[in-house]
Amino acid sequence: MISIHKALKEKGLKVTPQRVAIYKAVVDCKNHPTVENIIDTIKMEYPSISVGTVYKVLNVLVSNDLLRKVESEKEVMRYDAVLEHHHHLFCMDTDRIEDYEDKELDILVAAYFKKKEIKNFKIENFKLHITGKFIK
Amino acid sequence: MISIHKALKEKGLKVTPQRVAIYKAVVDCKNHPTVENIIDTIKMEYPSISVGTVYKVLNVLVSNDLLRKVESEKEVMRYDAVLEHHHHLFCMDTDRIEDYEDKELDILVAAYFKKKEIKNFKIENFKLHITGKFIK
DNA sequence: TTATTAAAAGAGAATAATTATCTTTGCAGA
DNA sequence: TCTGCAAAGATAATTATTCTCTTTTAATAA
Ligand SMILES: [Mn+2]
Ligand SMILES: [Mn+2]
Ligand SMILES: [Zn+2]
Ligand SMILES: [Zn+2]
Repeated sequence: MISIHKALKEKGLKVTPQRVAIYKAVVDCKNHPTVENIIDTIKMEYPSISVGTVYKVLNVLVSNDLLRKVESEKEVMRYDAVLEHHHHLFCMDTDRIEDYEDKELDILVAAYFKKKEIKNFKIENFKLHITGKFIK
Repeated sequence: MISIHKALKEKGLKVTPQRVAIYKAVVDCKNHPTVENIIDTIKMEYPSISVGTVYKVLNVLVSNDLLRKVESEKEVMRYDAVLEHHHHLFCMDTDRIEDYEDKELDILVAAYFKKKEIKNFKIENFKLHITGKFIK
């Protein structure tokens, strides 16, 4: 568990209750919430927060690498508090997105790309987008 | 080169000049055009087309698996006429997205997942989202 | 502790992308 | 050729997000 207070400080950002609350809401929502999810969660203990503030703070946190956006083909953006390298499981039937981490796979793919380069392209990172169905 | 005329027929969809033109525009635009790109291209030989029609037709083509959406963290949707299994190279500095196909990699990863299953998840497909920089 | 100040929050309007509604048009089968 | 349904076109509506402006507040120093 990272201290958001400390993290904001380190980035030279003011520590405000809203920023802390919004960050916490993304963590609490779990599994890549939408802005709507985040607002709903926050409103429980911060009923007067402004929607514009939520968007603004999310953008600040993303551009300071304290949160990430999740790419999707849907119309609404989703956010991720997990900064460590990981992949995503996308449910084909619902909007559920789960984290998938797999060091062994990372090593396998990294080794593959170390041998076989992509021409005209310098790889910085890769991520698997795995589609399928959650079972049980 | 697939016949869009035939493809539409096979899906039980009416063949209209607009549908054909929009499909062709996605192919011609190359590399995952936005709706704006598509409209610009189409307007050259179809100046009177309606924006709503473009959106509607794109949705029809996507839901009939004649086109695909490309997932991204940006605000605008992008489309893909390449239906065969392939991966994407995302430029870190620009909005450029290029196709990357690699049968050897596909086999490697598929073999990996055949051995090591993901618990509670039935994989249907996977796709690599590779970020980096285009060089030269 | 208080004063100062730059940065952030809040409110609401504006914009941008996309979808929905309604009317008109036109493909396709009879 | 006629007819009916599906699609196109026009435009309004909706949704997600950003912007602008004012007020508030966190951080620093006196
Ligand atoms: Mn989007
Ligand atoms: Mn939007
Ligand atoms: Zn994640
Ligand atoms: Zn592609």
